[in-house]
Amino acid sequence: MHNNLKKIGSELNPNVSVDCVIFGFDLEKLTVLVIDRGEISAEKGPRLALPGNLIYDNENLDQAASRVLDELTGLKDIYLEQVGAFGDPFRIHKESDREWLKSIRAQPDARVITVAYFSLVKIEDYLPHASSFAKNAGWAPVNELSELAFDHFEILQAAKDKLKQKIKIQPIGFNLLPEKFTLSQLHRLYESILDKPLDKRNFRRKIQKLNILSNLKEKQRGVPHKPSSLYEFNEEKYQELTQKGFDNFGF
Amino acid sequence: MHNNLKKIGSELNPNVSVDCVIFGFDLEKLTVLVIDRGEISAEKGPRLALPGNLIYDNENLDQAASRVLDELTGLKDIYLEQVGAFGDPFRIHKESDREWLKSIRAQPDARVITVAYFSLVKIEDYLPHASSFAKNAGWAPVNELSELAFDHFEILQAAKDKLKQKIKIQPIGFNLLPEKFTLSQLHRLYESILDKPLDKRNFRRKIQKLNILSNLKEKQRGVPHKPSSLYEFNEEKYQELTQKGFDNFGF
DNA sequence: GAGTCTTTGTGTCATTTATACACTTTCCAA
DNA sequence: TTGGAAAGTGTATAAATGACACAAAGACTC
Repeated sequence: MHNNLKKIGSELNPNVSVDCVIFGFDLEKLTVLVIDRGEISAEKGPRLALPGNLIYDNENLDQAASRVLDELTGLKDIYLEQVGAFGDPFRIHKESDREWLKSIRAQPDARVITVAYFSLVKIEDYLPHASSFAKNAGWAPVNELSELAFDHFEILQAAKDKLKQKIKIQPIGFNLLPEKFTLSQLHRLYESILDKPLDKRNFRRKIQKLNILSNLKEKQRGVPHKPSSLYEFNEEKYQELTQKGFDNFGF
Repeated sequence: MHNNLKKIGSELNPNVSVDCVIFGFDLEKLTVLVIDRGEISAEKGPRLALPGNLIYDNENLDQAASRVLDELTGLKDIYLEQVGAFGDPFRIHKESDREWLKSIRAQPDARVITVAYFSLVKIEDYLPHASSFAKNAGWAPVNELSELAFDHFEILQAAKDKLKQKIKIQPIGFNLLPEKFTLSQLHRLYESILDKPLDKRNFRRKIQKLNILSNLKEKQRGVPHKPSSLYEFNEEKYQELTQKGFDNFGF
């Protein structure tokens, strides 16, 4: 049947890349993993960029994004969702960006459409990994960034919007927290993502009603104030919920 | 500054295409504009496909989608929104699809990533246009399709989901209706998109409260039942609303 | 060990929103 | 004149939202 198929090599496709907006949460603020490109030679452009790379011809887009994420962080099976495609013809043609591309791409002038993804990782799980980029990667608070290389700032905005929208529909925030967490941490997480203050009591009421938290019989220790009890995310209840479908998780 | 830029030609980019899910509403059901590819030579695959084409190297993705839409329908300034990118390496390699590609593409075996868009048009505005495809284009009820060429059925699903989600947040449904419409038509439209029955009285109450409808002093004529009054979409109120932001349009 | 600091944890009331439900009106056509 | 068909309308109950303040627990220090 498929005798006419050309073999598909596993070469880099020079025209399509993926870029990853990897979100983390340091228990205070929403952060994103960025690459420091170091001093830029030409007139200085932004030093920071999102991790990303060209795709291989034998992988699909999700796989490419997983691969980039894995190469950078060593993490697998991470929550990952497509944000969309960005394809302005001049998106990679700022002078400062081209300098850098020349050092890492075979065809630095090719037109590249990029497909953006966002992923949610537990910051504690991230250990800088031995990829070419990883030594220069680090977490930056999302709201303190004001520029990024290429069109990456625009991509970041789109990813934030998508996350904001998505978290109103599904409790994916748990991917950003440690296994055991306090309600205050969860509360701060939601405030960071939605970028607005939420009433403490109303938040707690609403989240508890979802019934996806197990109250561990364990408390914080060593904190200079009343210790909080720790909670765990209850996978079973979550599965149950997503089966039935629910979309009223808004605040 | 940009002296190092290679000239960007306006040739077709063989690796990236756009596909359009063009929704219409025939006052009964949600429909989508599909191309009939005619008899397929090899073992018969689906005859129907979404309109789409390779992008040019000097246009961005939104422009490419507008162009495809314009070429097919002659319509400009149409509501258009990106659905996402689809890039499975084998997405265009079914035998029946390759036959057809050979007849329309210079490099029928190239790997092509496609970026999907959905658009909303007033069915009455659509007049088949003189493009190569247009003579074989027609409206098909969305829910009666069970297969499409390539991965187009998957794309259609994603577009429906996006529309469903979007219409809960913004009253974009007006793009699908004639200038003057009845509340029942609007009601049916929402039921079609959300794919579930909505209580008539509750629907009317909710939509009226939005305050974006002007009740024209005009009634339907010639219908064999109590004539409905006609409404018009009130652009000013809508602008006002979108300024303030609202996201509670769900049903 | 008393006092201070910091964060946790909790309840109620008023308002708004959601849901369920049935009958009369108007026009056309036979 | 009657029958058919869709338009148009109100209310009562339940659920969700939003606003708001103070006591309790542990750590630290003096």
